[in-house]
Amino acid sequence: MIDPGQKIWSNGAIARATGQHTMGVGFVASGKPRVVDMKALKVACQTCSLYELCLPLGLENKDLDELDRIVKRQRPLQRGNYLFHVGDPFKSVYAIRTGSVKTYTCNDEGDEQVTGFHLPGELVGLDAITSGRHPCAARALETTSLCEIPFSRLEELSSHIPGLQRQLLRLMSREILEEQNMMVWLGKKTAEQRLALLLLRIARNQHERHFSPYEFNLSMSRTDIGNYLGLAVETISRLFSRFQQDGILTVERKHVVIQDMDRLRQIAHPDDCPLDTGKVLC
Amino acid sequence: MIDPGQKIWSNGAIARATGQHTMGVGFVASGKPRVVDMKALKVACQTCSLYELCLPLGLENKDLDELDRIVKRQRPLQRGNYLFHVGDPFKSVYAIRTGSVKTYTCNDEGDEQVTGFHLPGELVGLDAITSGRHPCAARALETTSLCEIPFSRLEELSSHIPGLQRQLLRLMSREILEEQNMMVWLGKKTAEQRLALLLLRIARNQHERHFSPYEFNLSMSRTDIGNYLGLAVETISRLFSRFQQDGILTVERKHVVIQDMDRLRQIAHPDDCPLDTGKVLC
DNA sequence: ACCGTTTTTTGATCTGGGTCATTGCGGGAG
DNA sequence: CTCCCGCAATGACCCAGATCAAAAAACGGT
Repeated sequence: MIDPGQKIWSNGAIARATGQHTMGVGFVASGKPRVVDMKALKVACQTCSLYELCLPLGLENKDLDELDRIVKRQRPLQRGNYLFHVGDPFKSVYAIRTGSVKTYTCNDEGDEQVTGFHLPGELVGLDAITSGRHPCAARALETTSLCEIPFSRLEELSSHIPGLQRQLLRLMSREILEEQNMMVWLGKKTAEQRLALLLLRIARNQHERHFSPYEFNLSMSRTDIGNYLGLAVETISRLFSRFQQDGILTVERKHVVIQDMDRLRQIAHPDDCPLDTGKVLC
Repeated sequence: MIDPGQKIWSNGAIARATGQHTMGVGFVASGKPRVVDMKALKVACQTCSLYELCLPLGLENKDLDELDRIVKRQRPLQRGNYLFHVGDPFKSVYAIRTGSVKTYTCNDEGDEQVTGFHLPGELVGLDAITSGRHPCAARALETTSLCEIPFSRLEELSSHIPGLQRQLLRLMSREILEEQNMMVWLGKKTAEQRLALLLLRIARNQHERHFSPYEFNLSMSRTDIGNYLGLAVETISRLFSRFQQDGILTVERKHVVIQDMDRLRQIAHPDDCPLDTGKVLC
């Protein structure tokens, strides 16, 4: 049994937290005053805390400057706002700074098919390069700040900054790999395993960003989770109940505390080989 | 009902054909004498029939030459030969010229998990860029000829040939998209739909290479298919029987004739939106 | 042509998770 | 504070596809 975190949250605290900041952002962050937020908006790649997860990794200062100059940083998106719609012409990729995004397509009947949840440090829109149009829509699951990177300029830039090209390819490769893993999950993992895997992925992202991996808020609804994992909402709901009964999690609406990380890992990878080259798997 | 092809194959013909050439290579190809095969091995990108599917697409002659110079073309691999093993250091990507390849990982118990089938014109190994090691093994499903492209040189080259960089990114993007689709299939498609989709993908590849989309040989075993699609072998077998009964296919061991392409499509996409931007879906 | 091994097919049975229906709950509007 | 309304939880039942078992067909080697 692992220490779940610093404190137990009262219902009141949770209620406040779910309003604006989810996915752990509001929880472990230091208590900077509000005013700094505006400055943080102007943050440059050189000072961004996601440096090691994002495109700039490995770039020298001069190159970083150049990259920084093509990045557009608008005001944060609100929950439900779109980054782009299905069929929109492909102009930019987006790096997520804080918050989270879901991508999805929908069929004629209008029901959604969630194709991915995207967490801070990930790039969104890479699947649109081939056709020049976005094959899926992307919308913010919570208040989300982004860096928009015009793709034509990124392409241009990466042809004379070898490190940038390498990192771009690396991020795309990571996405391919992640999706391969996802395929494997969906193909032959049980409902239990799928949910465990998703929770571990979120925990890992928390960890990479120096937040507690044991405690976070889900920014997505059970419906979205079920949709993404190829399961019925009811199943997700039952699973959360079961995990809680078994002492693996404490779940209170959106707020999740992982009480027993080892057992969660065990559920997710009962016998898998650690093909875990790099830190792509959880 | 669509004309399934030029002729009905006798059992004898099939028996002969399954020996060497599968995936349609031997079927519709013109009757060149054996000797030419050796020359074909020396084929350059400029004359390759896969030009529009592969890296060279969009390059001018001069650039093509440069690319051509870094490509290594060895003798064809035999069925079961490895391109690389799990954990091998990442040196090259491989373009498939003829034949087919499966990629897979395996867990501690030693049972395989097929992560992909790769057909002519596709690149294999792109998932290894991030970690620098191959996260899965790749082996030939039949006699397969490849172009090996040393990745460091490809990276180098693509920084001063913009068209090459673009096409590399495009191919990686295509892979991301294909895998997203695969995820959707596995998440919420029935067994019927999954198999139909796989058959359509093969048919599309046949078509792109100017072979008949109605008739081909499966290079992979039912076990591999089941593994890939997240289904039991028995289910695959039953499905082939059912499709045959219903007059959708004629299946004779590895040899498949699609008798009713429309119905197959209908099974695969009962209500899907044509998010089919580009020709990524079937 | 024969024999052991592997792959495929088919049948019988079982079950994880889907579907349908109901109830509970929290948060926002008034 | 109360009334909705959409999300979440729980129960009852069912079915697609897994699993188990066994026969049949195809293959590789000698």
